[in-house]
Amino acid sequence: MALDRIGFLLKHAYLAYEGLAAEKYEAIGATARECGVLAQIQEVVGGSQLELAAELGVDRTTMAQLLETLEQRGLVSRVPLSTDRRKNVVSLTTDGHELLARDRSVREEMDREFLSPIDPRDRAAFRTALHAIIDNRSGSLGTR
Amino acid sequence: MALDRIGFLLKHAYLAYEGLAAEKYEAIGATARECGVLAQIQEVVGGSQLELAAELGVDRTTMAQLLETLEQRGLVSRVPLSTDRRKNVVSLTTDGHELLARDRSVREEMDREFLSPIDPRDRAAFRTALHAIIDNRSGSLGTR
DNA sequence: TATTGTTATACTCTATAACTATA
DNA sequence: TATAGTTATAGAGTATAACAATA
Repeated sequence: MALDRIGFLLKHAYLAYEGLAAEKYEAIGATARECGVLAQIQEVVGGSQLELAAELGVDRTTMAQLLETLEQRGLVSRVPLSTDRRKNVVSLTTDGHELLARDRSVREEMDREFLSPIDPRDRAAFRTALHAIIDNRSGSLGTR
Repeated sequence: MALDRIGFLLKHAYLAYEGLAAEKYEAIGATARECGVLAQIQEVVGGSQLELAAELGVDRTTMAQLLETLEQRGLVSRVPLSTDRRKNVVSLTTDGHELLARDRSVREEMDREFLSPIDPRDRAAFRTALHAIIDNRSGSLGTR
């Protein structure tokens, strides 16, 4: 059966995630992806755009676009680094931190609902498997 | 950690799959996705384009485009159904069947390599989990 | 009128290339 | 010269809308 193919399953599982996330995140005025970016900014305080891009596995031009909209909405700030003014120090604003707090509860609800069809005993292994696949082929991350 | 988010994991696992598939499938002159379409055509002999689209979870216009290139390459045939000439009966040509045979070995190798970082005891559960997620939110399939 | 398929178009996501400024 | 960031552009992939043929 074509539908049993791993690629098909992964793609549609991801589409299922996106669909649910679009619903759940509508209430907080940001996408799950944007919240992921904010979370990474919080994680790596004082990181440059290029560092962020590498960590999130996107191109630096994509990063610039993402940050542009986040900055316009007052969620992040970009300040040139004094010791190397080519670099921007990216950090969360107060609003950014607040959004991230709301994100946490949305995400908890999302995860609960999204993972609910998986046997509880298999949920941890499911995450582990995804991690293993990504690590095994880390070329897919850090596009450059 | 932002990278622990389910959406991020699913997305990058899928990107990892796509990257590996692009390499492995290069040799047979078709993409993994195209082979999936061929497999579904073989599965549902005599299906219309609309039926195929629903099964594969794509739009009928996307289906038309996919079939267009497959037909041009002599892998599938589209013949109006005699009893309802609005519908096309889609089926595999000899070349289509041959490609599908080559696909099988490529896919076996792919799956082995792609799933290798997962604990062997967890591999079946991994597939099951993906199925469960998709079934649970079947709105993500059959776009319409 | 409704359905199937096609075509034209547009949107999203993402990357490549060219540019600016800094180093 | 090399690096960080920006901007313009282009390519996938996919969908919506309008259309033709058929029912």
